Amino acid sequence: MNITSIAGVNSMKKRSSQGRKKIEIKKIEEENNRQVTFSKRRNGLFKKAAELCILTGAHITMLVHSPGGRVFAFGHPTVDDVADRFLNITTNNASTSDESTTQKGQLEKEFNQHYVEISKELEAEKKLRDVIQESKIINASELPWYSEDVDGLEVEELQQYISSLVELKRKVLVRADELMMIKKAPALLGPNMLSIAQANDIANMENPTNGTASSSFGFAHSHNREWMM
Amino acid sequence: MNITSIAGVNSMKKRSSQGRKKIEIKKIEEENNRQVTFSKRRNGLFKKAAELCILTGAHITMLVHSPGGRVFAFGHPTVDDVADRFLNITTNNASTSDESTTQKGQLEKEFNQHYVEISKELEAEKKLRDVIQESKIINASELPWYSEDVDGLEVEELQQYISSLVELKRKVLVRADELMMIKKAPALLGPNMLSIAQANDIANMENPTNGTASSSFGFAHSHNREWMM
DNA sequence: ATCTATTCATAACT
DNA sequence: TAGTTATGAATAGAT
Repeated sequence: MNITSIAGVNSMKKRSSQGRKKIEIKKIEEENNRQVTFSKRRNGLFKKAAELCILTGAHITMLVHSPGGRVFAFGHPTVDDVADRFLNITTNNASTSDESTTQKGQLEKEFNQHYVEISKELEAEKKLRDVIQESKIINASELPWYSEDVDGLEVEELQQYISSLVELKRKVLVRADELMMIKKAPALLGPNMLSIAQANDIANMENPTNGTASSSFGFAHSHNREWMM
Repeated sequence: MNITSIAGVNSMKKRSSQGRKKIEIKKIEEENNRQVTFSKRRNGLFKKAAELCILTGAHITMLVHSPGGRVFAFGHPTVDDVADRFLNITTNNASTSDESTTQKGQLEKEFNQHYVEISKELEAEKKLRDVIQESKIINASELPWYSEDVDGLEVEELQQYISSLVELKRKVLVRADELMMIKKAPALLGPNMLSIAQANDIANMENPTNGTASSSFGFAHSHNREWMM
């Protein structure tokens, strides 16, 4: 069938893994493995959802909260559409029969739960955004490449200089963002908290006396690999 | 496992053309086939979702609206594993009760509207976040003295870079101060206003929380709250 | 992130 | 609607 079988005894690269193995469906205790599985299966799940929508014209809304606190959402075609459908269904089903009353209660209960889920989701998103905004700054020390001598600049030049500085800052922030994405820091805990404190330091920088910037902290690199979910 | 495999060459029912065939992921036009596919794949999707929850401890909420207008829900742990309730509930609720369509109906309506609102808000939040995180759109700045390529910097380097930026900022402010002294009052009006405003922007960098970080000139803060800039 | 051997899901039929 | 089976896909483990 494949080269290996033909080659029999071959000197090619080793026949690495034994391929997929059956696993029991129970919580994966091993941290890293759990993270990897989450990522892989989440992708698979979303793909399946998308296919179902395309193949049958179904509409799906899905929220996935990772154990790491991050949130992933899938929606087709849009949140609004699903919400509208939901609205019609729930408002058009008023009933009085005993069993249907029970069912209706059940419906409402579940709808409420869904609502709660979405609400939490919203909250999480807002917090996430806030943290992201506040974790733009990182920290202090000194470098040579800007040893540009500001002292001699005149007003106009200074303006130019400041404009440039503003631009540079943007670049730095963008890069910080990229790094944050890569490291996948959790929204509410971890290194970001330090960033906030530093932001304050920098904000106070305008006071020349505090100018002696002290690189007061070290980035917690060692923890980065934990934040993949 | 089954008779067929044991039989090997058998004269039983034809072993005919079977097995799964590859299909294109596009809407299935054939009505019946589409319905069958919907059912099968929905089950598969829910199963996958359940496994993901169990394996990784994730939480999932999912709503599936069939093309036929029925609703299926999956939830773990909140709405809980058994997901077909919506189908039965919604399809068995044909009613005509009056009172239930008045006050209670009104309540539901409002609740649903709220639901729609937060759903939209959620979507907006997500988009906002995306914009923030992916604001790499800023390529600008080409001035030579800082054309340093930030894009490739790693965390520690970035920290160094930012520290330098902070120091630079301080220098700029000091120089601006000097210029102010020299130029005197006129600086408060006219072209200088620009640089002062810019200086404030830099001084405030990422501190959106208050207005205490005024420039050393003591000028009122620019209303700038754009975190990115 | 990539790569395989396997297990799992499922399209076509009954 | 449910069951069967040959294939197409997804993915666990290792790199």
